[in-house]
Amino acid sequence: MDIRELARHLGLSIGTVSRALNDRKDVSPVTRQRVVEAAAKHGYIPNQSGRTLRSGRTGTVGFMLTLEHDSAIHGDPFFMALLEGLQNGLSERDLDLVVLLARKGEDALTFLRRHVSRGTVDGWVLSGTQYDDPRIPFLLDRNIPFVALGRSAIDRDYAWIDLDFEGVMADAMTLLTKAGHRRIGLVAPPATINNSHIVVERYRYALTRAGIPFDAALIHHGETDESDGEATASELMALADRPTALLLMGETAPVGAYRALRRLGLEPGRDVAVIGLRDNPACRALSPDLTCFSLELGDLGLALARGLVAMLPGHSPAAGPSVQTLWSMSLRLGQSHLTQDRGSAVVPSM
Amino acid sequence: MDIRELARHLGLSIGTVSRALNDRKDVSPVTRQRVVEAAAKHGYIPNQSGRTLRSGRTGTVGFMLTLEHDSAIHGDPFFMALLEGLQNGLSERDLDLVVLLARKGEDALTFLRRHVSRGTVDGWVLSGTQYDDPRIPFLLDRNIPFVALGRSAIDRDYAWIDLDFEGVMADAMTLLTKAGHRRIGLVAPPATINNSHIVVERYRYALTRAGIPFDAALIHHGETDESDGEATASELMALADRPTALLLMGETAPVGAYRALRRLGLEPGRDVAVIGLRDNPACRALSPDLTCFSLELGDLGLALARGLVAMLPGHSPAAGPSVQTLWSMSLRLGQSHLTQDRGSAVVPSM
DNA sequence: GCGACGGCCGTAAACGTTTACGGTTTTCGC
DNA sequence: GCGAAAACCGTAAACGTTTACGGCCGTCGC
Repeated sequence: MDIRELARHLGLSIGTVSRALNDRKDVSPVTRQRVVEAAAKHGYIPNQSGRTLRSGRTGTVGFMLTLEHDSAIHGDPFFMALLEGLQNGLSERDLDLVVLLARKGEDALTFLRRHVSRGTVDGWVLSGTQYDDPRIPFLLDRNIPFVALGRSAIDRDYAWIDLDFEGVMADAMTLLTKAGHRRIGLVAPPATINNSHIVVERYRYALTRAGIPFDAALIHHGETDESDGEATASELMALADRPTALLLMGETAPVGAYRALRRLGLEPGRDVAVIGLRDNPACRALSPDLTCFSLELGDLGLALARGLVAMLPGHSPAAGPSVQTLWSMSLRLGQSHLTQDRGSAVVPSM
Repeated sequence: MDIRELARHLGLSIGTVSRALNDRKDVSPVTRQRVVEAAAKHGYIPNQSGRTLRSGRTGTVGFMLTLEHDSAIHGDPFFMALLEGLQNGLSERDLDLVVLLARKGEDALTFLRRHVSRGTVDGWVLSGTQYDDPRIPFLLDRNIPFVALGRSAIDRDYAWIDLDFEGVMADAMTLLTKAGHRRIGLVAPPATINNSHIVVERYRYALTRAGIPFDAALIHHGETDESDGEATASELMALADRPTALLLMGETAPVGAYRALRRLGLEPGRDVAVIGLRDNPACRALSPDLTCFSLELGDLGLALARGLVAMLPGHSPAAGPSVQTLWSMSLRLGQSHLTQDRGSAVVPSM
């Protein structure tokens, strides 16, 4: 079903049909009505290639899925909720989300370059943001609309929404220090992940404020999956002056940590305090309940979509300042942050 | 960077440049070489819309993500591995994977219809296959290449790969019956999911073979998330003649089941045998280790991709029979399938 | 009643590619 | 050396849209 064929059926020119379907001026209401009805009746849907070729717009937004460098979002089982929120936000403006993966061994930048010059999408949602992420200047220089899920250390103006790990760390650290902990182990992803950087920085800051000396041996960077969480926890617990609390940034790291502790005859939430920085279903299975921080990924997706849509040409009134938001996460108290022998201040005033 | 511009740089016609880049005959090796080098040097990458508009091929394959009807795959944290495998398989033929989501409230069929007439992709990977899935006849009638992840009850010839729940159920049931269990609770998704259908059917078959009477009260259809797993397990345990073993099909259902059992003062793997039909990270967090069935999702993705690629025009030697594969899963023994008082045959010969 | 203007519509030129079709040159057998 | 065939390349017509432009009416102010 062509636009030509549809026009023929209507006794109109294809130009008029196109204008009618695209809600332009220069077409009478009655004609528009006729066209829309005929299109629906014949099941006409414009071919995207023709459309894109002429107008330069694809009507889609790309979500770049990087598999290698896991971030706080990727591999997350709640991931679907994020995508759903994104699609919902984009649907408001008749856009579609397409999730794209890099090819095997393909660099993130060449992946982006490829899709940009192919003209796959109108804008991008970046995730897995690195500490110094080359994708950001790349897109900025070509002024291609994008919003980053996660900040980078790049000192230029761009749109981002990031999880508020500053706030999370502040909460977590007061929770622990007020409970009397002075040796707090920290497990975080590689420092190339920007949030890992931030978490460590806030960790040190909180220690300073609490008057607790910093010990580099208590920090471990690495993969944050289950087995690594287990290994790391064992390692930290093997220290001469071992930590009384563990702060874990990975997805399934707490699962491994529980396992490691129990192997050493230590019970989480009694002998050692454990706090996860990010909620996730795997952790829901833990007993005692893991104290961690959670967020509404659906809403986050919606916010990302709206932030991006505002940058797309023809969609916004004017180019206001880019959205730059710290997305706050809420503390969900379980029992794992408790310890038996530290007495009174187990539930601090926050 | 145009193909026109590139041709001008080379002193060739655009036709020749196009042929050179598309590896056609009718172009001398030396010219081809020159063109390829010049393209690389200038960073020329063909515009996809122009290409698609003319040739009708997009070079992409769509993965349809249905959020509403959760299947055994969706919401799976290992999901990424599947996508990665798919992309890897497609990369072998220079294709790209695009993951598409239905819009809010959009029917699966209208979603498909929309993308098909827009010409978004060359072929489809369907998942979340329903017992009677309208997408399959839709695509068959328009002979659009696709491969379904999961069978449907539709009696036509098409390509599919499905998890071998027949095999899984056979293994699980012999494991339990040989250990002496005669009342086995079953938790499965709604019967509209094809695999749920199959599981129930095999459940009855296994009972018959073992000479155990069937009791409909032991089967529960519903959502298979954590809270539902918990509710269902409680319900089953409240039966007058309560089950001594639980078979759970959902993702996080075992997590809820553990919780429910413990609330009743029953310990999984001691008082009640628990088996999960499908591995998943949330279950890895369980203690005692959950006995369940696992698979390599990356390989599955690869197989799907290859099956689909063979159907794409110009890619295969000839249209052989469609791939129809039962993907076997391997039993991973934990301790949860054991029970204390049933004595000897805890590890059956299999 | 006349000019100007605005509402509506048709015309045709793009957008960037692929590919059927010829045309030129080279190769090759004799 | 000659004809035919093969190898190579240029030409131009698509593919399905959007959109600038211009033309035709009818309306309105005077």
